[in-house]
Amino acid sequence: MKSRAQQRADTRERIVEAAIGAFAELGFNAASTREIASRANTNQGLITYHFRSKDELWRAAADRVFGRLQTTLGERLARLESDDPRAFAREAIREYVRFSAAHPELFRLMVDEGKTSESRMQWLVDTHLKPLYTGFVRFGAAFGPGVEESLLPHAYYVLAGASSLIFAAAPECRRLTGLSPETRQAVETHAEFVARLLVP
Amino acid sequence: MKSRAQQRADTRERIVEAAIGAFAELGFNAASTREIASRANTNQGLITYHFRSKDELWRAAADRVFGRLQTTLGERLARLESDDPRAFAREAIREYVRFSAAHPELFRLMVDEGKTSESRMQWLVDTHLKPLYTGFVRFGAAFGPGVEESLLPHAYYVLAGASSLIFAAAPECRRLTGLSPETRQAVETHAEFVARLLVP
DNA sequence: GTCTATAATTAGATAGAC
DNA sequence: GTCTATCTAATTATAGAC
Repeated sequence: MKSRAQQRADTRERIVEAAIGAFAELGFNAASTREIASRANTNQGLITYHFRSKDELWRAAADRVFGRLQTTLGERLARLESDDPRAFAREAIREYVRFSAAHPELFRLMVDEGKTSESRMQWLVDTHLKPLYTGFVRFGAAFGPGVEESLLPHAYYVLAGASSLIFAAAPECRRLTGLSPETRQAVETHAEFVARLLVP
Repeated sequence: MKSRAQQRADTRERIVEAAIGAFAELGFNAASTREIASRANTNQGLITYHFRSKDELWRAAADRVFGRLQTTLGERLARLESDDPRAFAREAIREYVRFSAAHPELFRLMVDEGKTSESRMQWLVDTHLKPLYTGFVRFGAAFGPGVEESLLPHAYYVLAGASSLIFAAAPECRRLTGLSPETRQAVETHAEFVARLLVP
């Protein structure tokens, strides 16, 4: 016997998960609330009941995705121990690539919104990307005089693009090159490739 | 006095250019044919007259964008002369970055469609990406034993992502880092950064 | 060739029964 | 809390006047 509170949480959970998948696959506009409801095994009315609007549902989905990044990656990096700062940096990059492979939604969300100047992009930057970028900058500073400060934006987007594009465009990659990038081996190869590139 | 043929070509030209901009900014679904017609200073009816459907207009826009890549980049690379293959490769990469900066539509088109398994993605791969990738592979082979064959897909997506993301997400980059990536100086900095990274 | 009017779908949001 | 029915607005594609 489920309590109302539990039922509420369950349904919200299912809807948010379905929304993450639909938004990532189809983009914000093409992902209809009816499609999301169908994936969540409910009906469209419940979406506006639990979330006031499609925009609010989108923000809940983004919160979830970036929350995962923070906990998963933060945890893994905290567990890392290395005396050699270069070895540490390489493994940190590998972990980021692994996360990108497991969660291509994050990159898709970013490019889907990053091209516009609309409110969703602004919200995404202010609430989730700014903290992420600050962490990246601190991370870069830990290497001492390794990277010049003015190069940090370039380094950030190079890292993000190089790490994630192959997974975000997985169907295209499969058809174009024959390689399935989400394979365990392909992920590790890509992680090693990017890590060695950025920290030779 | 314009002939009908000229008028026809003119209108088609305006519509295709408007479509490129709208598809790149808004994505395929969010870019309505009315919005495109408005940007082209015509009406929606003319779009279905000149192009049978929105899909066909999209293909015409993609043809135009990839045509530009082929002519512009092909021309610039043909003009390059260098005895040192590494110096040649570096400058080739710089030219690709410059093109990505001037034409962020190309990358946006690719990620917009590359995530799905739909017909537009398949058409894009088969008609435009395959030739591009083949050129990249030949290019890589010119370096002799530099890059292993199994790494080529990884190298391709690393190059594409590292070169283009910062320009494709320009509004986000501005808000996040304060840097306007389409500045002449920022473009050159990025080109040098990526070129040195991939060919140290 | 151009443009307006309109048909047929589909979207997000709301109302009310249960 | 859930689900169905419905409202309003926007979409693509079509028809027909000029």
